[in-house]
Amino acid sequence: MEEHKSNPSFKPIATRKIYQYILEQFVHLVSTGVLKPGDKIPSERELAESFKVSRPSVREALRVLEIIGLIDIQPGGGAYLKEMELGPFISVVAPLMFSRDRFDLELLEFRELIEIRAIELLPNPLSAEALEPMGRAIGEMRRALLDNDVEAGALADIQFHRSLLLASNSFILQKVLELVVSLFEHAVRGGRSVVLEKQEDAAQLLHDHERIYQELADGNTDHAKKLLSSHLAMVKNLART
Amino acid sequence: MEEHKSNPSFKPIATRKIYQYILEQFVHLVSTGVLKPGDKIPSERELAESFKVSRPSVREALRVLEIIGLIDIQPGGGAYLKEMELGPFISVVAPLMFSRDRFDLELLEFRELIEIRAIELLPNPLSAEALEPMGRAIGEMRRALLDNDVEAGALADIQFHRSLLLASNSFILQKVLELVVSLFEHAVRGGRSVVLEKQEDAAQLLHDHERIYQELADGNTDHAKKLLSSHLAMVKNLART
DNA sequence: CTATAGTAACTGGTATTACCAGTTGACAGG
DNA sequence: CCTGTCAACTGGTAATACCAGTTACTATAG
Repeated sequence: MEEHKSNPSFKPIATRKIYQYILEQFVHLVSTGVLKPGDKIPSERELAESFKVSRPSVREALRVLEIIGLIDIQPGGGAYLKEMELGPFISVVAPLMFSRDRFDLELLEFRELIEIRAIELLPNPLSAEALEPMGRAIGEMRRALLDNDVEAGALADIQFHRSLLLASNSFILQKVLELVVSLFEHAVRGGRSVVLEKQEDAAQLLHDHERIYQELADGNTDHAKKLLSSHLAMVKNLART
Repeated sequence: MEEHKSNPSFKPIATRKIYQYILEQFVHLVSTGVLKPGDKIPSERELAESFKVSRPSVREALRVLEIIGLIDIQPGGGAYLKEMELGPFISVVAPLMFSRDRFDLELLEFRELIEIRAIELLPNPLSAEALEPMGRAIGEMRRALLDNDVEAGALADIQFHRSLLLASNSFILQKVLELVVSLFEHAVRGGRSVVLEKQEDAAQLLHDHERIYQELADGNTDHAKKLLSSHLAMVKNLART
């Protein structure tokens, strides 16, 4: 282990790959607003010619942009920019996360921390546009309960919480919670239901959601916060069994 | 906009790309523990032959693994698995984040939320191994203060908080905070110092760290928590100006 | 024998070319 | 006007080649 003389005069030379340069230019164009969501990206062949590089290099850059969730690639169609979306990234990483012990419980605790903060930041009164998706999620959950469709119920549950956070004004909180919620969603779709299968538990969930919705609609943010807190605590207890 | 008839009987056919299959197999091998950090990954040519696909396809999968921070690729050497590391991902995404208004402030607020929770979860008493890196970060910060080295000071600050979170026992909190701290680090290295340049402010930071460290060493977690809270509030106020 | 330099066999990085499959739009024929 | 066909795109994949860097072995000079 004597190789690292670490002569302070000489720093290792960082070699950058060319896909990183392409990536850099793209990100710069997006962050400066030159490229906006919905814009169509030139074809791979055009890009290769513009950058004076080969098509594989362009493809590697696009691959990364795809995983980051910054572009949407349609085979035969083209590539389009979109609002950054953490879904694709999550779907790759999720299995690595859930292989850990007690990850489900930790995730719930973390979600509690974030979600309560999100509700504190909700504007008061809540706009009708913010309330609408929450109401829709509740309706969906009610239907799922009647049909005894466990997975649909769980997804509706997630949708409710997602619409809650979308109403908050913190960009970071939205992104982080989006990440957490995506993890839950991934777990549910993968069949590892972190959720409740018993009918009465699902009914309780629905009931909680309805009450939270009502309090928010009435402008009682404090009440809603307390309800959400106990709601998540209940879920946590159920999951622990 | 009438194209989406959304006939419930027919679901769109999802076509998966072959790099996703390769990715899936890799992630599965890692999450089941067959592949462990430090293991060497076969060469691209071997993999291509094993998977019966072309080398570009293998490369695209490896590219993604590299961005996720799951492997380390040495040109001319080979690829090695490592503990997942969010750094590469952050360095791509960071510019997109910091292009938003008031992101710095939001980041501080979010960090406050997370970090206080992390200190609540600290084991009590704190082990010497957990305290040691914190002490080292304080020493580094003291040196930077004397040398009037702003960037080194900021990085030492980050190092202190990073070592704090590493002592907590929550895997998620560690990962999320690691992500946040990486964002700060990226900002500092990029010259967009979210930090303080005035000598007396830096001295105050150092003083706060020393007190927090002392309280933690003495086992007074509650005191440390209060100190951290006011410490971060102070930083936030300074950043607001 | 040892240490050096040289060399051959790797590795990943990039480029080139080609073909396939899916999409799109124009255009001709009903 | 609708419809089916076809040509010109698009991205997905493959095969091949060459470059540059790493590594380890080897032969040579001391």
